[in-house]
Amino acid sequence: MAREPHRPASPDGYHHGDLRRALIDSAVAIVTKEQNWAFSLREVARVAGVSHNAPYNHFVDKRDLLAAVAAAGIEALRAKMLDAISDRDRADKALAKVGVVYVKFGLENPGHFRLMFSSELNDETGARPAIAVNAGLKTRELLESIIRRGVRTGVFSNAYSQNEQLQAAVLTAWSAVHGLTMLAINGMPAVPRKFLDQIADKLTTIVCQGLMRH
Amino acid sequence: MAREPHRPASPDGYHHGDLRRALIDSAVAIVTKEQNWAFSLREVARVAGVSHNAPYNHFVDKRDLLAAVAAAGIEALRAKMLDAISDRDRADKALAKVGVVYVKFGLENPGHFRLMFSSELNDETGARPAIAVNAGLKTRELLESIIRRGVRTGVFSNAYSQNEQLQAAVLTAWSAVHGLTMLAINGMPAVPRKFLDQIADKLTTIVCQGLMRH
DNA sequence: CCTCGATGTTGACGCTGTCAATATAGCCGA
DNA sequence: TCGGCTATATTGACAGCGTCAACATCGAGG
Repeated sequence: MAREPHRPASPDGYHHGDLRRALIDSAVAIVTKEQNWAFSLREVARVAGVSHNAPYNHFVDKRDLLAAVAAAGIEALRAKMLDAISDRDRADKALAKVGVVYVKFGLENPGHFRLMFSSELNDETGARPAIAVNAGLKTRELLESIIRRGVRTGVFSNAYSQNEQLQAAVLTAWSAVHGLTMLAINGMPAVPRKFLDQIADKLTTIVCQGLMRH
Repeated sequence: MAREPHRPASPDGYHHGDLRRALIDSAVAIVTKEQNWAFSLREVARVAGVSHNAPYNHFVDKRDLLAAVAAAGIEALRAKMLDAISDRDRADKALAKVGVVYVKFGLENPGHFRLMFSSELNDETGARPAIAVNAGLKTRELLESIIRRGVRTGVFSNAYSQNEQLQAAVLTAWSAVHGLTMLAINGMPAVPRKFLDQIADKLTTIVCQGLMRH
């Protein structure tokens, strides 16, 4: 009898096997369905088929679970961005492509997307959970590598070979698409859906031009 | 004896006078102090000195109160943006100035800023409360007027005399500064505070250049 | 002056996040 | 083989929440 991938221990017994993974999966499913994280920790436990306190063996509190859900989303988005590009793309084209993927992801998974960047994950000092920070760092590295390649191939300005300038460029590009995505999915201000592609185009074009050699 | 501006009726009696305003003010005070809206409706009532159910005479639910708090913030931000510019500024300079004010407001009032754009205000259909929408429209008009002036004075491209293009330009500019502000105050990804001004500069410059005549 | 509607209060409900105490089960050493 | 240790689960309790319903109070207008 084949064993379920994430339930290596007694599948139907008292102990679950990999409840941590199961809870994250259940929470992701709820976020995807409801497009928000108004659900209760108890509901997640219910969906996973365990008692209302079982999650506390794997997460210190609700925020800790939400952080894991957010990290999963950040990873998923990075994977999509990575899939969308190729080393054969010119760097500015690649940057535009990941921008489009970013906006698309946000529009298709607004709840998950909001959670990924929500300040509700931060602790009382404003610090972000490590699991989310680490996932975010890998995304930043992806953008860095595109811009670095653009510098190397003479598409982007040489200024971005210096690290500080490179970070500024990454955050500039990230800010632009992030802002558009947020405004669009939250509706403040209203972003007419039929103009969205046009605006996304304009925005990515402007940013790429701003990074290019003059 | 001078009467309090917002308590026209019996100041110490059973009825409050302008409890609606008082509740909004209390909620704004809590948001400003805590930099989040995790507070309970009951706490707002406590601060305002009324029973836990009194708010329901003025707001249909907690979200309705939060929407009023958000609208107050949107208005406050618009006032600051308006204060920062003058008709004597060249349009691109004016646009950069309001961008700076926008980012600054977000950094100084992260809790209030997040609430202003939060999807938690939206109802189950995703529609945003009218009070917040209207406040947002006035902000959009402010940006529109700057860009229109830029077209008139030959600073920005003539393309933006057409309304659809104008809206795209407004949302492009808004997206860019909004994204930067959000990333910075939420820390995802981390935006080093000492580079923030530099990044804000870069971003506003790039956007303005993108809107200018070639 | 008296009533009636607007605006307040009190009390109740089910649900929540979290804590404490207890139960179960699989592993590891004797 | 067994016995207990530890990780992991359960049940029960608590205060606080948003909201509803019933009732109290006031002040404006007939």
